[in-house]
Amino acid sequence: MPELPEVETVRRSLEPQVLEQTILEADVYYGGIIKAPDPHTFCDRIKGRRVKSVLRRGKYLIFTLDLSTMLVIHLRMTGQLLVCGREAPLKKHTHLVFRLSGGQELRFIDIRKFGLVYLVENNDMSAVKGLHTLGPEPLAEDFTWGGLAEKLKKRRGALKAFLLDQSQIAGIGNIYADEILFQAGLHPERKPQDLKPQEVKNLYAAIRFKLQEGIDFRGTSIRDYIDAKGEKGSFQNRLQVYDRAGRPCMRCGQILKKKVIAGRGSVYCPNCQT
DNA sequence: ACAATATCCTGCGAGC
DNA sequence: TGCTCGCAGGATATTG
Repeated sequence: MPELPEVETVRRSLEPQVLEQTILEADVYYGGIIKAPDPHTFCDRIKGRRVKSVLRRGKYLIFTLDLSTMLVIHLRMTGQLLVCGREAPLKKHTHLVFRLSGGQELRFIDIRKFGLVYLVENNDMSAVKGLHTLGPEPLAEDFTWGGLAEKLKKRRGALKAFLLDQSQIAGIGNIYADEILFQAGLHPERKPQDLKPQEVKNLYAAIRFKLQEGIDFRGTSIRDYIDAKGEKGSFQNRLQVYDRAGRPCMRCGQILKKKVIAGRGSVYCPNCQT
């Protein structure tokens, strides 16, 4: 499940391989993942564009191209971006292939077809659903403890749902939400409004620490996730609660519980998280 | 106004 | 062995 650390790892492994390369041709095998414009127009307009940078915003990857165009890709659940040689056999579920001037190919693979691809003109990001309503980047300097406290004060419902809401904070998904809550010692069903200042501080620190740790270990390869070189991350070896329901808590030994919260499987320690 | 649920999709493991 | 079933979850659409 690519979340902020996985998407950032893809970005870092991708950028040096595609920078200043020209997209010679795009081959579409499954047009359904291209959201705008229609696949035919998409291929027509991306042809000849040169990659100027690869950026990340939340879980979105943004390829800035020349002539004020941008390629925006969201990996959703099972999306993969791979740079490989032209001779490499096409993996199953390859939906889109960009032939690059350097002789390599950039391929988009997505088992479940949830991924999203947009070609944007005039740098008009408002054409991409969800991108312009994203909350702050949690690892950027403008994401502050005070700002988080303000948002929490206005929020009802479960704390876990707040963490998963991309318009509140960009980039957190189910795995890191559970890990952050464990790190902060907070129960996923706590009411955001009720958090004491010290608990907000702990949550803020846990968000920054766990996402940075995820990047440092190159992401969580628990099912399908690999980076643009096909390499797995190792954060799955450091998970403390996610995918560990029924096993003992690493801190206190009590059995970890699993419950559906905010529509997502949520694992937590009933003793350490209050 | 907000929260819970259904939806898209495929692979995998459990159970029979 | 081979079938069905439930589950995994990002984000939007729909229902409550």
